[in-house]
Amino acid sequence: MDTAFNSHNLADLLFPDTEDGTQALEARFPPRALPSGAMVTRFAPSPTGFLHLGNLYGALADERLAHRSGGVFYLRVEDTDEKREVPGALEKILEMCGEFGLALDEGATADGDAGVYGPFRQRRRAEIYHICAKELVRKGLAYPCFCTEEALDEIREKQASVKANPGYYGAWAVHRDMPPGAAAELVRAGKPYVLRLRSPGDPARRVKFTDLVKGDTEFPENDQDVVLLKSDGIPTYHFAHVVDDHFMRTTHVVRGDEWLATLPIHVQLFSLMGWPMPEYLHTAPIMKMEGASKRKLSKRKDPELALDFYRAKGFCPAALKEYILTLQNSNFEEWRDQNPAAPLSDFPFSFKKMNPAGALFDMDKLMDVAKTVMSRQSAEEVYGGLLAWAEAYEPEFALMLRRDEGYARGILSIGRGGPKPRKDFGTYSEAKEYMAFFYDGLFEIIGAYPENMGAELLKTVFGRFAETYDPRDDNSVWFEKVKAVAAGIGFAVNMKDYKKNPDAHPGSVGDVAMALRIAVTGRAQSPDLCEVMRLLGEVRVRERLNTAQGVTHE
RNA sequence: GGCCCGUUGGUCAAGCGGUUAAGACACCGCCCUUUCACGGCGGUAACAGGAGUUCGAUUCUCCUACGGGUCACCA
Repeated sequence: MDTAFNSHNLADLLFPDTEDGTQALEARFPPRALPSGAMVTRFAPSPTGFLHLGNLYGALADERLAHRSGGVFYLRVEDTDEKREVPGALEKILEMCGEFGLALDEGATADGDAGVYGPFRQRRRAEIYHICAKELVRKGLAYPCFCTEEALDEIREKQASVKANPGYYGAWAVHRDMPPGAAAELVRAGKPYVLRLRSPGDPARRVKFTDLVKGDTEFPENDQDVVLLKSDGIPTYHFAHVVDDHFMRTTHVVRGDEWLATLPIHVQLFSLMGWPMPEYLHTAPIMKMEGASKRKLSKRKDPELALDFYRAKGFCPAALKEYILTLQNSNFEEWRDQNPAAPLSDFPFSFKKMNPAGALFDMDKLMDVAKTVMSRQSAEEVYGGLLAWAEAYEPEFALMLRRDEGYARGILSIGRGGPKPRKDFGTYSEAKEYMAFFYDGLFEIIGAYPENMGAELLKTVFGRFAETYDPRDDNSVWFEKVKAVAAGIGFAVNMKDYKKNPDAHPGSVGDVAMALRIAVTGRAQSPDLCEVMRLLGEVRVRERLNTAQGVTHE
């Protein structure tokens, strides 16, 4: 064995074609020329094809932080785990950014990269990681570890039996103290290895740290010899994170707080590389109630974690965005209340208002937000969104919409535009339900006629109304006619009088209106009946009144 | 189990040593109304527990309980 063989030699053996030193990288990726206070953030999803609320949550914060500060928001694809990669995932990620208006300044694109701080796909950055890894090996801060999976299992078992902390560290790290010459022999023999950090940390020492969301915190130093490069030469998250966010010059890292536990590793890595650390925002997960306890929304168990779930239901992106904003910045609702028409980008988003504790996902609240958002949109806007949704999920309904676009827009215009717009639906699927009775193919009676009106009486009411009905009537003339029908069957014409003394009459004009509503719309809830009839048109109204005369009750 | 984070009404949450402890969603009632919504008004409902510090703790400290996260050649 060559005892003169040192860490420099080992570095050369491990990375024969890799340049020495990181100076060239520093020059290639210089600090960004940005005004002070500008934040550089990134959206860094794994291309697994599954975009979820957590992704959106983080990306939204990233984008707001960057753009409100005049900084840069970029996309980095964390594709270091080849096994989990799903084809087409990047396209879905890009699609999501577009859908939610998350404007990317640079990063991975469908066919390459935009921006000089790339490549933005981690697997294409192998050379960069290797330069940094080689540097660590030269300094004796990293070493090859030849342990097999079984060997690692054995160590873990042993540790469990003596109640030691699990992991690869200190005396447990069998290859940590192997002389470079011995390691070189194994490498030359073709033995597979991973590159591990030779951690100088001591858990007895503590590291202080300030997280922008969690606040001040303190934890033991890392002493784990974590894997830096996997046996295929691709980095683990920890190493890639540190290298990438340094050379991409990220200033603020937004990520889920499941990463908090590994922060000591990152702190150590930055320090060993001699790099300044970015600021961190560890965000709390979105929770769900299960039985009596909360738990993090899970990919496997909870369909409502997936963004596709909301798309299928027909939530418009703006609604989801506003709901997440209410979770992220508690003053958002108040702001929205005072600025109902302002664009979302005007909201003074701040990480200072982010809650360190996990929020329970509240579908009721989302629905309320969605209704409000939709009620404030123009009929044109709703139509566009609805049609796009229907094309994807309800093709037959899309056909109906297309057959007479003016009709569809007219339906969506009812009760819209005023100071108090109706809030009948929050999603496109609800919109479909809401609009269904306007289309003969979807019309059905699902509401109940007033109980105080028998079949004969209903028949009379429909008959009499049909006699005087004129589609050209304006609202007040129309209502006078309804009143006349009510009076003719001895029902109270004035609601106030009726309420004061309900026993004086068998029913009221309200009952008559309800009967007409059921006959014409099939349901107990609908917008203004006169307007509905006008839109439906004389033929349909008469047809439905006729039908109702035959089959009223039951 | 170790380490870390968290705990104000059913839910999201203001609060940052002295408040009648905001507001929103949900729920209930009333009003408006041709119905249903919308809207308006009102109501039920909370500082996890215990010690300390203090003239005074929701707010500061410690302990306990509970909840969550994490301990991979996954991110």
